[in-house]
Amino acid sequence: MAVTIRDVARVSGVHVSTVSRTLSAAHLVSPDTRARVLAAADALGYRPNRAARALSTSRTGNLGLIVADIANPFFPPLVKSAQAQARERDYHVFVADTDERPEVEEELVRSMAKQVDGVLLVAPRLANRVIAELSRELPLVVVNRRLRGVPGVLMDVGSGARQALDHLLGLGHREIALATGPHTAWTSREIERAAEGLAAERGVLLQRIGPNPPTEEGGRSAAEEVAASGASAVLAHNDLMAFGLVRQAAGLGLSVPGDLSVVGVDNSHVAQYCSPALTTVEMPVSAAGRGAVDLLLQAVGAGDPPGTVSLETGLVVRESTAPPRGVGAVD
Amino acid sequence: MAVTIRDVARVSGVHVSTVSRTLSAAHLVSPDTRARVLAAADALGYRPNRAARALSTSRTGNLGLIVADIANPFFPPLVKSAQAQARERDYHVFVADTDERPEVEEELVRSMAKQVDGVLLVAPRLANRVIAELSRELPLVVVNRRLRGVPGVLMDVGSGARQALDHLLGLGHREIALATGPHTAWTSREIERAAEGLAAERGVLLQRIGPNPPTEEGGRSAAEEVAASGASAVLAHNDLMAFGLVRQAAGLGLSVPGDLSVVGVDNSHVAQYCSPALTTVEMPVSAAGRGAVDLLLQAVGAGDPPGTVSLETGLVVRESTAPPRGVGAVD
DNA sequence: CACATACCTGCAAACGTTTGCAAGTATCTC
DNA sequence: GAGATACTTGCAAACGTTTGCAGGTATGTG
Repeated sequence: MAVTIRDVARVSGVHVSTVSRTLSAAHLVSPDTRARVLAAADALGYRPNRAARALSTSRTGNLGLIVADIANPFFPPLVKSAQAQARERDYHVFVADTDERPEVEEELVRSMAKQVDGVLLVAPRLANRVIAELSRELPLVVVNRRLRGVPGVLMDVGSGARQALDHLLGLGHREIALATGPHTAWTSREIERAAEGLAAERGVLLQRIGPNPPTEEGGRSAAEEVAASGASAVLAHNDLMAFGLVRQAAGLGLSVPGDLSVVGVDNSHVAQYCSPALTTVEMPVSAAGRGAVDLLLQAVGAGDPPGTVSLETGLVVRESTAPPRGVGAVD
Repeated sequence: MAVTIRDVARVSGVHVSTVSRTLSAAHLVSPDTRARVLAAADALGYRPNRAARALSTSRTGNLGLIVADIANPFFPPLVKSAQAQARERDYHVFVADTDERPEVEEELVRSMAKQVDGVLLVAPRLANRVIAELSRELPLVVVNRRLRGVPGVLMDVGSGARQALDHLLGLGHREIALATGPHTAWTSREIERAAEGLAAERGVLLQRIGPNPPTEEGGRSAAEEVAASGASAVLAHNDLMAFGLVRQAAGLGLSVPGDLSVVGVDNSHVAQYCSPALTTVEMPVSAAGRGAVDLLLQAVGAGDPPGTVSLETGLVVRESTAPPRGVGAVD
């Protein structure tokens, strides 16, 4: 029923192999046959069957993109840019959501393996060992995860976290809490590492809260502990948790930023609209999506694993941070 | 290199066709050979090649999901639920973003056609004629578009819009603007139709503003016109535009809801966090995603086009609406 | 015991491409 | 004008599955 290469061959009076070459190695066919073939293909509305092509070339023209939670506002811009970049290179993208479950993540990679040329793991929750194992079976690129032997794009959230902490210290805060996300997330560990490093330098002790799920709900849970800790400021694992924190803090009678300063991470679209507008670490999400696709295609093409790309982050100061009660700004 | 059905056959000492049957028509093979085959498959870590399977069955096990703008917060929950539902049925999902460009939309469907069993068009911007044409080539399901002959899931935004307008009228507003989105979007026309219908009933004239792109930027543009129109309330095409409106209104010296009441549509995640929290029409987005996948798979399987499913919407009143200046609430 | 029936398995073609190989023709060089 | 060279094309195998057909063995029936 569908029009195949055979139909085009029949109509243009050449062998199928000539049609094939016209379409994928044009320089191997004479100008006039090429013209005839293209005319026929056009007239018939021929589109190559990518599955069939995949079978003989073992190149599918597809990529997999696996994220923990599409509904988390951190991901959509990344999905968007990755998908756009892929399409520009004539690739299609499978998108899958793991619901934050590592075992689903692994199963997804495995089930996609035969159907894609490579997979992008964004903020994977999988154990290093498993990722390394998978990357032996097909080209893999990780985003926000550092793993030797596996190319990756990192958003240097550590430097952003340090800026955030520096900002809070500058405002005069001394009792600062760190609301951590899943310990399987590289960003979470990275934020802890960077923040605690800087805190140590400055002779301040950070209260570590959590881990909690990287969701609004997780932020609410964290709020109780933060309140109990008596901290005057908190650095949340991401914007979603920060929103939950702000919300629940209000429920506990704490105003933000009056009683509690809150800093998020992601600078998701939402951060600028919420009330109070959220001070947050900006992540170069779109660039990461594009870069990851480029890296992946490079790995697919060349076979030699390119290295790790690191992207800058920065702090966006808005309204959710202020000096603690009874203290004027210090810097 | 990859393990194929042939390897499994060799190891288990049967013909490939027996392996194939074991995996896709288990009742046709004796229990003990089945056991042997499964053991071998398991030992080798065999995974069927879906592309090859597609070639002989002409069933790919893939679906396409095409949206106008993944970064628009309306879409992610839909993508998430659709993808989850598909995965439960052992389908993989291609996700593509059209950047609001109809011609990209068409091209995407065509380029996916051979690789999927059906496509979900979410809030398509394409002309009816083109959609109808495409649906003759492969199973199609539309979300938020009414089109005879093409199964679809509709979120009855009209009733939500009427509730919203009723709410505004109840507050005492008489000068109400309608900030419309792309006229190619069904929801946009539906909102206009419903709101203008109700307005006529109540003897009020709506100021139609736009169309503007359904983005924050579009909302900003609309704000100028709304301010010039002297309206005391505005119903925006979606939440994103509503945010832009609120923002730009502030820039023009209008406070929300004091000088201007704003209602959005979508009840996206953001609406509850922004300031002021947005009064908005709630869309059953997750249910729509699941329902659309079910409909599509039904169409793929049975071949008989199922009908149209309509889902309820409702109004969520928050803080962005209030009586107009100098008027107490009427109801 | 002969025959029909049910069950299980192998054979081989088909799905729509790509691609190495060989054969044919035209062009070039001396 | 002969041989070498460069182009262009067709042939057929291969990619990994599925599936209609036929053959074979066991089981059941009278």
